[in-house]
Amino acid sequence: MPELPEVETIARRLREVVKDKRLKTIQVLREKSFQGNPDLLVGSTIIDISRRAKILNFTFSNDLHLLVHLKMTGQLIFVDAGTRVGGGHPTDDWVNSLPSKHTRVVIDFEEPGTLFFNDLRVFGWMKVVDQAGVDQEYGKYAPDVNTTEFALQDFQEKLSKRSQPIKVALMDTSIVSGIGNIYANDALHLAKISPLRPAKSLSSKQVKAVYLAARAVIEKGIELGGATIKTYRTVDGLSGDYQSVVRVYQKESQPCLVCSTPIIRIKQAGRSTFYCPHCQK
DNA sequence: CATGTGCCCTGCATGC
DNA sequence: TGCATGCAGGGCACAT
Repeated sequence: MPELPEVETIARRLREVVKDKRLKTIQVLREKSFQGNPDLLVGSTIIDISRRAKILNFTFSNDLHLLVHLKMTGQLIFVDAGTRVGGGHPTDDWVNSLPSKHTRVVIDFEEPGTLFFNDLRVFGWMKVVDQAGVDQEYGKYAPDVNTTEFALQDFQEKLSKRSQPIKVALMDTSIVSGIGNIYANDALHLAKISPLRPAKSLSSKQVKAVYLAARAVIEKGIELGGATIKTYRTVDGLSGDYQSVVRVYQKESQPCLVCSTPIIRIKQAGRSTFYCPHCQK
């Protein structure tokens, strides 16, 4: 579910509440959700929380790392005396008592508080790795869209070799990381480029427009604490506000914000694509 | 190497 | 009500 802005938001929120806490117990309720030996973290203290692509990285005082990928339906919720902080896929588990039937891993700290990893579809994972493991995991991904390492020239070069639709290329983590379905759709609308265009068919000016638009929508997402799509309630400490400014994602038949033409929905690479047939060429 | 498809899982909304 | 289908913010293995 979460894309870069959502994961970044979770990293920032959790940093405030679990940094310097010492792990007391860790329960793995679903084997598939956890790789490695969880007991290696017991007694160790979280000294930092960071993010790369859509992966969260809890750094422990014993130089081990707990990496977390939330995939489509993962959530991380820290609970302490009634207050909840975190985020991820919005479900009733945001407000229901935890653990729930979707809770896969429970982490208790010596200090007050518990961190729940919930994941309805069980696509997500946690894994314990050393620094080499972190490097290996990060090495699978092209630069993050919101960094200087994501260079326009490299982007252009990669796109020039791709005949696949630009929308699909934008979501390819070997080209750029952090852009999922919400922001890929919105970036192309902002750039006024049709998602159907073969990547290699874009002019250099159009590539630049897509590049800048991708960075812009991701930045906006981070600024607003990510998107909480399809939720009927706002939960402090868990939801975000990008959905209030979303351009086309899940807006089939609704008027384009620019020209009022109804937004069209198609399917590309098995995922829904939304775009304005008038504005995006 | 680039591209397309299926698949990992569970739950919800929709339609018959 | 039951049942089938399609869809869900990700990414991998695999075939071609």
